[in-house]
Amino acid sequence: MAAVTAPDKPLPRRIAHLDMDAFYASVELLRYPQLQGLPVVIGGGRRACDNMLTTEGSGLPLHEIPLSAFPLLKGYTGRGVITTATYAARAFGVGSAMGLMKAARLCPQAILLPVDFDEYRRYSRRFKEIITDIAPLMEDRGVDEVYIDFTHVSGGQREGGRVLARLIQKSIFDATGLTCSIGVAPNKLLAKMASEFQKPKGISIVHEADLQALVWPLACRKINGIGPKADEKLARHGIHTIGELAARPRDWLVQHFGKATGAWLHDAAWGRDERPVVTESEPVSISRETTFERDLHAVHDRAELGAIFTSLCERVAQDLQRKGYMGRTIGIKLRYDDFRAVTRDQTVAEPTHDAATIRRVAGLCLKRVPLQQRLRLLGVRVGGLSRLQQEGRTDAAASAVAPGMNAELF
DNA sequence: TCTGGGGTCCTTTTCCTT
DNA sequence: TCTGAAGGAAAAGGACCC
Repeated sequence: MAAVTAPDKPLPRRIAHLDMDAFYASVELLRYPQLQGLPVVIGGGRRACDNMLTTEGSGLPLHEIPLSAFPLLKGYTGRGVITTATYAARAFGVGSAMGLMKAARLCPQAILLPVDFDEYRRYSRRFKEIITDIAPLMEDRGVDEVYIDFTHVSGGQREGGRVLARLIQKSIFDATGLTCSIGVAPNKLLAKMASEFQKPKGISIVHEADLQALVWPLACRKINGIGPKADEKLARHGIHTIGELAARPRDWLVQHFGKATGAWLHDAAWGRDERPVVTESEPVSISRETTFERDLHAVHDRAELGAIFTSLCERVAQDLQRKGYMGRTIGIKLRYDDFRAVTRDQTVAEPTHDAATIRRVAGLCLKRVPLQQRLRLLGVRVGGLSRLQQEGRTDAAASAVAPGMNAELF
């Protein structure tokens, strides 16, 4: 047997974070190049889709649809929010998470496109295949982001990872026409920050020695995991930059933020992160939720709510069956008209993916919640998942709720 | 004038058992 | 039977991310 030559020194970890540039908007502009440079807003619910159907029903190839056929934001009524907006639209002050009605006032001439997750997922699969062909250790972080372990990939150490990053960027662009930004660093935490340094089409290389110069001046918010709440709390203690965070003793952070969070904050500020790049993972829960067109009342709108509730249960059951899972913990989520949210869940003895069972247990959860106030959202969730042995029914009939169940609670 | 949907993870509370 | 401590699991809520 040939001797395995152990390297004198283990290779330094080189972890890349890749982030597609304005992913949804870029995909839409590939389909509709005539929208290049115009304010375009992507988002909204069914209403936006209805508008688009008239556009696509014209029979023209997508790139020949005249601008006049696209629905405008002007006069929009309804609850949707913006998922993303092109730079031309952002210039008017509209951006992600803003209500569409507010956006319509700020930029009525913007074109409104519906979100087309199926199309984004297709592009997502394509760019990820290109990456794994080059560097197989890839961690999926959603539709437009991944981590890649460069450490043992050919070219992964050259120029700190820049050579391989350039190859991946070019391969993705050649195959899809999409651009991305990549950060390469000793770990995921720093790689994620680095990928934001130069956007779009950027490559940023960070080494351990760069921590003080490149990372410490940044706002705490730039650490992935510090959101608005944690940021506000840090600010109350006079901590605004990562450097200021690093200056606090570990014990002090533990004392004020708890054992786990305090220790994590300290490690993050010092650029320490040992998390591996995880190539496979199992889902923890599967859920469906919907915000109603108008707020609904449990008594007044009983039939409508019952139908929505049943439909959510059936969709969760279908998702479970399609993906090959069963779950033991069944839960509901609802949001009142004042935006307060409550959840209830219940664990049953046997895992299930049966719509009627989910409907029954979710119904029990619902009985434990006050229903005097109007509701704006209802959701159904199944957790405690286990993989399904390949013998269960997966046909649609197995996931239907018996008629008549709707009226039971609402 | 509000504020989507689908997730994960963490903390705190509650409940049950020993 | 009551009381209390301790530990674990389940439940609830919330922060965060894409």
